[in-house]
Amino acid sequence: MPYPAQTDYQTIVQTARTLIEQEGLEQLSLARLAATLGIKAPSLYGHIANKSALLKAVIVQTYELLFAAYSRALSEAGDDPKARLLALLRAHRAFAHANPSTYMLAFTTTAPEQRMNQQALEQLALPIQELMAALVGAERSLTALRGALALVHGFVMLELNEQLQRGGDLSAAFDESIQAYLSGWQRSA
Amino acid sequence: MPYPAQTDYQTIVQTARTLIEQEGLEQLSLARLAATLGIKAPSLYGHIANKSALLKAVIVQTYELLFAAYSRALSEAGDDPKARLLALLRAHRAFAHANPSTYMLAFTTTAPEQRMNQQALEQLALPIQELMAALVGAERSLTALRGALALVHGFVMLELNEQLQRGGDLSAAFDESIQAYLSGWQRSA
DNA sequence: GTCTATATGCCGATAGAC
DNA sequence: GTCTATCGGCATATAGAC
Repeated sequence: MPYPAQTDYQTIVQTARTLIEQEGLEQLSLARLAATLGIKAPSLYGHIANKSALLKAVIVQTYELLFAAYSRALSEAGDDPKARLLALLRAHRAFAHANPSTYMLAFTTTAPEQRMNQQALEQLALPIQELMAALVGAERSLTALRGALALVHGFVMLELNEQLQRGGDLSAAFDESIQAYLSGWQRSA
Repeated sequence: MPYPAQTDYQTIVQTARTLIEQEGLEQLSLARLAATLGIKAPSLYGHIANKSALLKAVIVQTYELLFAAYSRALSEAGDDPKARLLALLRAHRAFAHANPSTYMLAFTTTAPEQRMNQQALEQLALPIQELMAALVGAERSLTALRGALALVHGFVMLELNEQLQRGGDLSAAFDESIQAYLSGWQRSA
């Protein structure tokens, strides 16, 4: 048995994800990735088209993982729509904290070929929008959804870039901001 | 007169800013920048320490420009605190739209040596926090500020990455989300 | 499926002359 | 202040053998 390797696509994508989280996106090179897998860089091209396609695969996986985190949070939440929504947004923040580098990669892509399409975005946001509809009415659910996504995403991005550190409980600030936002929508019903 | 050049530090930083906005951050190389200035790449090192320091200078300038945009918006706004705050946050969004690449650079820096210090961040946010204090009380102004920054920054980031495009008026959605957030804070006074 | 060997290209940065 | 020359490094990618 000349070559013991058994590298498959899933392993490559998963290893790339791990490397990005461990060392940062800018440190990921195909040579580094190959070395981690125990193979040489050129061997990767038997599995992936190029680096850009690999990153796209990592991004797709990130969406799937986030969606799964949503589902898990919903299954553990109660029946109250507001409580369910809060659980969802907390899960979003927790996911970003647990996967900072790939989260930022997935949501701040510049290259067009790595960007997720509109359908994927809508599918991800669907659970949030449904709860929003229950809270503020279907007509305003799209706008309310956008603000909620902005609030959560912005909070997380500022946190990940250490631009919100000034003492105090950030988790509490997160909750309170969301509560204010939601009650503001419910007030103007 | 052997060498006609008159490249000074300010010109270099400004040109780098322009190039980043025109071609994207990842396209900026010292060779490219030098060519735009009409000189050779090594000549840049007579003015800047290295590329990282140059990017830091662009980031510092971005903060200054954003702060100036704040001041301009405030000087044109009326007396009502809520109206002044809305003008401020609109100015923030307009600035991000006008300077997308350098805005993202300034607020999503990974390298520690390029990150703005806490003081600069607080100075930038001070006008917003003061208005927040007038609206929701001083004790809650820090938390309210954080949520407002998150909402605005998140909205803008999603827009710049084309993750909010699903029809409808985004400017209206921005305004309505902010209004909801603010009235939510005022409600629970 | 993996290897070695190699090509090409760009990049940041330095040395030393004018 | 700018130049030419050059270094070392890294990264993507291909060719061809095992």
